[in-house]
Amino acid sequence: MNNIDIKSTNPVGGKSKNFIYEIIDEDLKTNKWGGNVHTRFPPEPNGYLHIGHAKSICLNYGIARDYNGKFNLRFDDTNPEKEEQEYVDSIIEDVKWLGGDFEDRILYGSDYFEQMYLWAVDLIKKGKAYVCDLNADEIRQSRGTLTEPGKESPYRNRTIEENLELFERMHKGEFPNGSKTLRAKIDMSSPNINLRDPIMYRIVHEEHHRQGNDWCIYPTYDWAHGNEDSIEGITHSICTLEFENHRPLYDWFLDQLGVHHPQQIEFARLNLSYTVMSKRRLLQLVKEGFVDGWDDPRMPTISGYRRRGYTPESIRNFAEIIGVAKRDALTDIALLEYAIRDDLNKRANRVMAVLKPLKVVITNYDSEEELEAVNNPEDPDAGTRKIPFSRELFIEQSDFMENPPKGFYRLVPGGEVRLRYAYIIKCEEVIKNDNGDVIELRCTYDPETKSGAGSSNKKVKGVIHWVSAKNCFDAEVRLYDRLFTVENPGADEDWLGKLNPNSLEVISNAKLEPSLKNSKPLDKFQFERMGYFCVDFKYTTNEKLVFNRTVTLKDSWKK
RNA sequence: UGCCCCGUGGUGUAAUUGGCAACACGUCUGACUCUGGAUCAGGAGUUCAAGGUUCGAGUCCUUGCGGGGCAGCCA
Repeated sequence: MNNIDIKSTNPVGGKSKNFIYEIIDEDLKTNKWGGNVHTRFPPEPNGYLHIGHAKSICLNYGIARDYNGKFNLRFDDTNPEKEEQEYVDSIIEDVKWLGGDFEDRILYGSDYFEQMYLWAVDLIKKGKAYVCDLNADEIRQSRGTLTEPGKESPYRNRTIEENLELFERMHKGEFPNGSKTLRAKIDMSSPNINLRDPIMYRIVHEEHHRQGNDWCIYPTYDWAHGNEDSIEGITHSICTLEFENHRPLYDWFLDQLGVHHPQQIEFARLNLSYTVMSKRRLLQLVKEGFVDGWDDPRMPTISGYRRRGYTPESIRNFAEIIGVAKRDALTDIALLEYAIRDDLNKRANRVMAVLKPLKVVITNYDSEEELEAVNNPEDPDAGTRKIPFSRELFIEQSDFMENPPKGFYRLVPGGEVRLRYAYIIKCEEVIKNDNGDVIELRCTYDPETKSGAGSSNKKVKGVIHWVSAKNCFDAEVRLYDRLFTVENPGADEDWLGKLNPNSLEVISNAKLEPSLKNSKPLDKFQFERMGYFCVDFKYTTNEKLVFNRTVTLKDSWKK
């Protein structure tokens, strides 16, 4: 795939590396893995990927890229009750879109079920695993607590032959769900609870999205995950902090088996302010209809950001900016917004669109003309375009104030502003309806102030955007605000109560300049002075364009 | 109150491994500007605490305090 960013983002040889790069540098120096670097991204297909996964993908793929290693996409599909093909498909699409290059290696943990079964038999033969008849409740009770050791299962000392036979019968489907498990025989009094004879296999008579009905016993994550990494020859198994306590268990399994033993390294998962980041909660938002699907532009999912107008570059850059460490953090959403503004500023063409229109009549203008506008001041190659100007215009309601506070330098009664790329106009008369609402402005223009003409020295502080009433067209524009009203909703037991009721505002009759007419889904623009917008691919039709506001422009005007 | 991990500006990370605490975002000020954008210049703001080792500690040691994780046949 592309490697355009290698130079700019490659920290190898640079001065600032995260602690994982330090470890890999050291491994390379000691030739621990024969010079190889092989990472992977191992999602469970039980939901859509979110921005936290993006951090992990960028980390893992970035390492493979920077060290000329390999990067696998592997589905950790060991639980048929929660996994679906839809999720597999979305994950592949999202990883590709982000730029994680797994080449042809789309792998599945479930493809290793046979090997894992053989290894389990191996452990039984070594006297390191046994079939246990305790039910879930009994196992929980005999596990002990954080401060008390557990009790050994009465089935712990079955003979190897008996265990082999029982495990084989589990495999054949002779026992009902939950009636038996295969457990590792480690230490019921270990201070690390993960080592208290953890379960390796459970009986689940359920169709697997990939393996069909071939299996009715499924490996637990603890048993499967390290094995999958080992089978694929992964050198550095990078995962999040909560698996730190499990590392001794993975080490134990791999050492008992005597197979390739990757090094696990844990880092802190991403938390973003004003949103939630657990698949369980995101699933609930989707299932209970609080949002419009996994790709709702308010969702912190990769598909949500894509639909909202984020670029893969901006998300990759965000991952660089936030770095990688081991301490829990709550990242300010402003860092993400900076990343997308920074990217779109350079690449999005400028256009004019009036979201909440206020009619303006230029009483001393009676003609029509086309004015030249710059498409992108940051990019000379973007060229220019013509925009129609006429007697009747729309401007933004918020660009006129009858009783302005000090510091307001847009249009006021008797005041002047420049119409972007056009003329300076003066507000002569304010027309109101019976309710006292301003419904129209009567203005005059100064023909000497035509943009680019240079025939007037008149200076005004304010410049506002506008569209020609007879040439513009209507479109729907969706404005998004943060999904939650509190900084860290995930920490709140009543997190659903913290949903922002105003996170979506739909404007059905925004007025857009005619050049926008032929926009295609996912096209990105800056609506001058309003923000960056992207054509929605879900609700846009041949008859109606729908725009999503990706992010506002920075606004330094206070109050 | 068992085990494990982590404490650096408001936020996220750095600190050549013991040598003047820096970068980005945010924030504030100014310049420029036909986007109150961008750009440019500048400012404010940081090592959880106490001991110890050392000429010298964000870094090493001890203790304390604070935060997080673990008692699914989830991952």
